[in-house]
Amino acid sequence: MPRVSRKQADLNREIIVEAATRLFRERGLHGISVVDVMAAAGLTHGGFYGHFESREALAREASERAFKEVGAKWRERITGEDKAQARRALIEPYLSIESRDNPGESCPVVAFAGDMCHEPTDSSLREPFMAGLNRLLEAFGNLMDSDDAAQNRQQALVQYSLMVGALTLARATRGDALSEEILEAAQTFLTEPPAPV
Amino acid sequence: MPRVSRKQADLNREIIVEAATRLFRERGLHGISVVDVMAAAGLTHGGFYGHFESREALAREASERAFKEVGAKWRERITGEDKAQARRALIEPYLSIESRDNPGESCPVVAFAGDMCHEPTDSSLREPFMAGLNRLLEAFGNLMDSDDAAQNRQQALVQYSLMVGALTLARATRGDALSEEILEAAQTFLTEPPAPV
DNA sequence: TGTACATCAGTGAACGCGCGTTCACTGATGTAC
DNA sequence: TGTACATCAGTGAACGCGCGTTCACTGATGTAC
Repeated sequence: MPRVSRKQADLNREIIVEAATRLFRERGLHGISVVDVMAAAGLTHGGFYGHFESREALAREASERAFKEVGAKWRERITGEDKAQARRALIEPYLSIESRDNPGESCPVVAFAGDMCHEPTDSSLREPFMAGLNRLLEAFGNLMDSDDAAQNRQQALVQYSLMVGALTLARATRGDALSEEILEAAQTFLTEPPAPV
Repeated sequence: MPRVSRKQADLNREIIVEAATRLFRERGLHGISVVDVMAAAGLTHGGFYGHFESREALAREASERAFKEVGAKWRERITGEDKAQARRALIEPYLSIESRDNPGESCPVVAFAGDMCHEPTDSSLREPFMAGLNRLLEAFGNLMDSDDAAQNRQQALVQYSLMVGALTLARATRGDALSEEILEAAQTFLTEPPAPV
C-alpha cells in the first residue's frame, strides 16, 4: 500500500523511532539493522530513507528519546520532598529484576555505555549520550543530603557508577545466581540506612 | 611463503591468540574481523581455520587468556599482607587514566560485559566470562577486612561493581572532563580511609 | 462539490561492500629409505 | 648423510550472506481549477 496520508506518514515515523528506541537499547547500537527496525514498525525497509538521513541519524534520535523517557520517569519518581526517599524511589526500580530483564525500557546509559567506548571520537552519537548522562547525574546529585555541592557531586558520581556497574554486570551474568546477588548487594548498600558514603 | 615449520606454526597460533586477546578487548566481541586479527598477527586470513574451529572459538580462547592475564596481574599486586594496602594496589591502577586508555591490556569484565548482555544464553563465550568474573570476585573478597564472610562478599560485589561502572563510564565519556571526574570520585571513595562501606 | 492531475510514502529489487568460511594451490618441511 | 616423496601451513580467490543504501515503480493522497 503505497502513499499513505501525511498524517499517517508522520505517525509511521513516530512508530519507527519508538521501535528503535526500544530495539537499540535491547540489542546495542550495532545489534539491529534497518530491516529489523522497519519490520518492528510494521513496514518494509525501502521507505526508511524517506524518514531518516541514515541509520546513524535514527540511532541518534532513538538515543535522545531514550534519555528523555528516563528523564521523565525519574521526575515522576522524585515528586516527594524527602531526598532519601526520592533516592530510594530511583534506585530500587533501577536495580530491580524488571529493570535487568527489560533493557529496552530502561537506562540508556547502561544500554549504550559499552558501545560508546568503541564509538569514534567524532561520532554523532556522543552528543546525546553525554547530554543525557550529564542531565541524569545532575538530577541525581540534587538528591544528596549534604550542603556541600562538591560532596554531593562526588556522591552522585560514585552511586551512579555503582548503579551502572551493578546493572551491567547483572545483565551480563543473567541466568546465574550471581546476577541477583549483585543487584541485591548494590541495592542494600545504596538504600540501607545509615545514609551511604 | 607456504608451509612453515611445525614450531613456527605453533608460534603463529600463539601470536594470533595474543593479537586477539588485545583486539577483542579494544574493540569488543563484534568489533573485529578474522581478517583484522590475522593481519595484526602478520598473516593472511586463509590460514585461520587451520588454527581455530571458528571465529567464536578464537574469541573464547582470547577471553580465557585475558582473564588469566589479569588474574596473574592481580596476584602480583596482592603480595603484601596488609589487606587495605592490597586493595589499593588493585584499585588505583584499575581506575587510572592508563587503564582507561588501554582497554586492550586491562579488565576483560569491563571489556566484555556490554557485549555479554546481548550474547545468546547458550553462547560459548559465557563460560569463560562467568568463570573469570567469579575468580576475580573471590580474589577481591579475600581482601576485605571483616571476619564475616557474607559481609566481605557483599563488599566485594559492591566495590567491584563500582569499579566496573566507573571504568566503563570513564571510557564512554573519554574526551570530556567528566571522564576523569568519575575516575577520581570512585578512586577517592574506594581508597580513602576510613575503610569504605 | 467534482474532476484531472501532480505529488510522494511505501514497496521490493538491486547495488556494492565486508563478513565468516571454504578450497585449490604452492612449495618448504618432515619422513622413509 | 643423501635422496625421493608425502605432508601440510599459509596464500589468495571465491562462496553465500546480511548489511546500509539507492532507485524505478505504484497507486492513494493532495491540490488546482
